[in-house]
Amino acid sequence: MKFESNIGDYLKENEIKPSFQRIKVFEYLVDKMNHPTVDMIYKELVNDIPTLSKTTIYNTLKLFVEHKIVSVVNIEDNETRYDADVSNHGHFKCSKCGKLYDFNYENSNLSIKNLQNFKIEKTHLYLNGICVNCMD
Amino acid sequence: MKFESNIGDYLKENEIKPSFQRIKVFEYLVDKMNHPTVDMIYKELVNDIPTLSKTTIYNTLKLFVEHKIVSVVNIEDNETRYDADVSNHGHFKCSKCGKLYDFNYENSNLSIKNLQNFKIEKTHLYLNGICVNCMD
DNA sequence: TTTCATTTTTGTAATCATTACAAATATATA
DNA sequence: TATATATTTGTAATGATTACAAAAATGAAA
Ligand SMILES: [Mn+2]
Ligand SMILES: [Mn+2]
Ligand SMILES: [Zn+2]
Ligand SMILES: [Zn+2]
Repeated sequence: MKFESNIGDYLKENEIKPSFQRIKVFEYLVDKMNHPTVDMIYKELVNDIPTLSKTTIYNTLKLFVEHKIVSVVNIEDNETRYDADVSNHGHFKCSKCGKLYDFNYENSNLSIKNLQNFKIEKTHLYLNGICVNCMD
Repeated sequence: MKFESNIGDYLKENEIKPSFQRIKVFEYLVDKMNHPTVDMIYKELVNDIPTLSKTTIYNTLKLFVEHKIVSVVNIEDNETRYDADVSNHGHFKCSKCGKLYDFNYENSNLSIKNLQNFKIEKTHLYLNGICVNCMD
């Protein structure tokens, strides 16, 4: 996570005007680190911003993804999730408790055979199974 | 791909009654190997089976997935794709031509640091970039 | 073969996430 | 202040998927 300073500045550094709503959405992502859906973000923020529209959440996340400060996490069908951590990392989903874990991996370890001369731009690694807390 | 014999037998081996529609759907997956969406399967098969319902495609694929003879490929948002190859393999999507490539990789190479004592049941690896045919 | 239960398929309606779009509001500039 | 531009909002439209009940097919008694 290359986010250190305050959120407004971080957005500006990435050529995004830091509106109140945008700051709130990014703040949510950074604070919670929970790979939320649009709905999760909306339900939480509408408490602070009663006039908030779900369209704004969609617009904002789209903008963040375009400016590469947020990445899309596509794990299960029909639930797009978002992540303020845009570094190369994978996700583990526990099939018992449903929790999503981040983990690091080395791209170089993947050693693909069939893809000689392909230019790999991005890797997405998603694992599922049982997390350590759900083991007997 | 552990599919050798005829499709009806293969379905029976997996405790699925081989109805005409089910055979056709599985046949499509095996013949095309194109990771199709529900709609692609429907549009093709409705030529053979004019009374075919899209619901049947959904039902059938759900059944196949439950019986583990078909796996779900979730790459882009809002397009669930299906694969009759349930062996461990990854997918590469070319961002120029859009084609989806299969490739093999070794699970043992993954050796994740942060996930000690986690039980990994399934891995999903998806890469994107430029395929060899689209390179200058 | 007829009867009856069970399974499968079909068609339609409902749901849910996402997008399109235009009006309203806020912000920036002259 | 006046005006242009950017952002937010609300509503309607779209599209994939699911729910559900009726129709059709299948399979096993009788
Ligand atoms: Mn993450
Ligand atoms: Mn495949
Ligand atoms: Zn768990
Ligand atoms: Zn290509």
